[in-house]
Amino acid sequence: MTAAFKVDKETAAERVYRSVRNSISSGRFAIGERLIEGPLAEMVEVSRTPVREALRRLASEGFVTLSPHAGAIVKGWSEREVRDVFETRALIESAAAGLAARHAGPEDVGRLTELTERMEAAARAAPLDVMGYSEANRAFHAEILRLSGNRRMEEIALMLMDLGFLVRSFTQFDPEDVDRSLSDHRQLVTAIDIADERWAEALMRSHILAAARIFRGTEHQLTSRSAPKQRTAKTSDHERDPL
Amino acid sequence: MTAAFKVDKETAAERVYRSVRNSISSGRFAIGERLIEGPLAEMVEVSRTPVREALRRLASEGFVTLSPHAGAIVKGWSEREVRDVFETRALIESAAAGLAARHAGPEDVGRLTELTERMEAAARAAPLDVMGYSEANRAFHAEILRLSGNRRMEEIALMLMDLGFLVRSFTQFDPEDVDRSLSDHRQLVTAIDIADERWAEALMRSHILAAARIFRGTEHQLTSRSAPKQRTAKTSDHERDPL
DNA sequence: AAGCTATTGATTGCATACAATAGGTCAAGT
DNA sequence: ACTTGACCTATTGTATGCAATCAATAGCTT
Repeated sequence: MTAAFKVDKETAAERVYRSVRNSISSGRFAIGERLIEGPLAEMVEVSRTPVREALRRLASEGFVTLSPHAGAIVKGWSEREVRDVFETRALIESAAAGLAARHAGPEDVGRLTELTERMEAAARAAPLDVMGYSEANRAFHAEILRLSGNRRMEEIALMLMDLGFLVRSFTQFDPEDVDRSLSDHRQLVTAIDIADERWAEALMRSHILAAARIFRGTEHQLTSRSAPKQRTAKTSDHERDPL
Repeated sequence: MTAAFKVDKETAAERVYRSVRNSISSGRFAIGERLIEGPLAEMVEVSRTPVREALRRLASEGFVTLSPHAGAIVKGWSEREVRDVFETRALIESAAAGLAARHAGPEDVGRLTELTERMEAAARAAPLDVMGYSEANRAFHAEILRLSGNRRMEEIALMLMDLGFLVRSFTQFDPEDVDRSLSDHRQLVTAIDIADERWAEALMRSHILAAARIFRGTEHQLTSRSAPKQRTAKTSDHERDPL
């Protein structure tokens, strides 16, 4: 009824997934907002079934929380959760950078260089081309993860990068933040090129923790009002400290 | 019709999920086997809908692979994938052990000690009490992850531990493997007790990599016959080397 | 005989109808 | 006024039927 021609090829659930995911990332769905299957379904003009499927997937990837008979609400991020994500990224991606330095060949270094150039181009734009910068940045990190040769690490780190609140962090970048970020990436390429594993590791760790610091500075009204998942935690809710 | 009394409380999809998951872990569903919604549904006596939901979830957790119109097959593990998992565990759990050493209090050390005792008890059984040992071992690692204070790391590492092929590794333990494993755990408790972060880290890393070595020795007819996911990988499929 | 095409069967994807549950509202009693 | 309890509605969970898709196979053409 809706689509006269069927060049679709992609399943309806997939479309709904991407649609809702975008609406969440772009903030069109607010943080504590409840996502009700019925309205969503007619909004995208499919039945509730694929919508349910999409919501389950979004829940498994951490975009919504989903409780048995209550439905889905857009997940917020406490300061602590954000910190956990950045520290986990720092751990995995620094290891990956070290492995990449061990494995990378000239053509790999070429690809990385090209990506840094794309980032520099996006940075030269009058107001920072946030999307362009963000995408090139993601591609750069993804390439290093790929070069690590450990697909499991790659998959996990990509998931952490795609959580959505990261994109917004770039909107908060000062010019000097951009400079530092670009410098980090250039140095990383060098470290990988000369196969200095320890340097690559340390650079990646400090690069990510610096980003965490910037992000942390910005007030993120990300904190959801829904009670954060209860935890047995008899142990002290100890104060956190960096890796 | 099936259940006269409804003390259920848990959704049907959940039951199906657990049921299928167990059948996979216990090997009752063979490695390349196709899981067809219809038969599964009448096997568990529910409709296809919750079965679909369970299969999607199992796919997201890596127990089955799921292609658009083809359905689900229980996933096999190549030698490489197993290696990737163990190395990722080594990375995350060693970091967690270091953090645990920093954070743990006396009561935490008490809990860990208790768990090592449970493992020793299971090890004393005439033929190793595999389930008991395995569960205590999991609880021990889970406790250390919890003590790390990073819930994201905790969640990821738990997921990697629960992939199912790990349980079988214990069935291959020699007496001396058990001894070494027990010794590792005892030393870890000590390292955490005296807050020696570097020692705890190193112990955990070697502990997990040793387990990987044992597992690797056993022929795992885990390799699925279905073609492993294609990968663009222009880069050399470089030989792997440990972290 | 080899290769291509059409058809059929099995299975997944989607839609819709129905059942069960949770949360809120209103009324009655204390 | 405040609590309590039964209903009532909105929403999720499940069942079932139909459409779309893929794979295998048989038949036709060359």
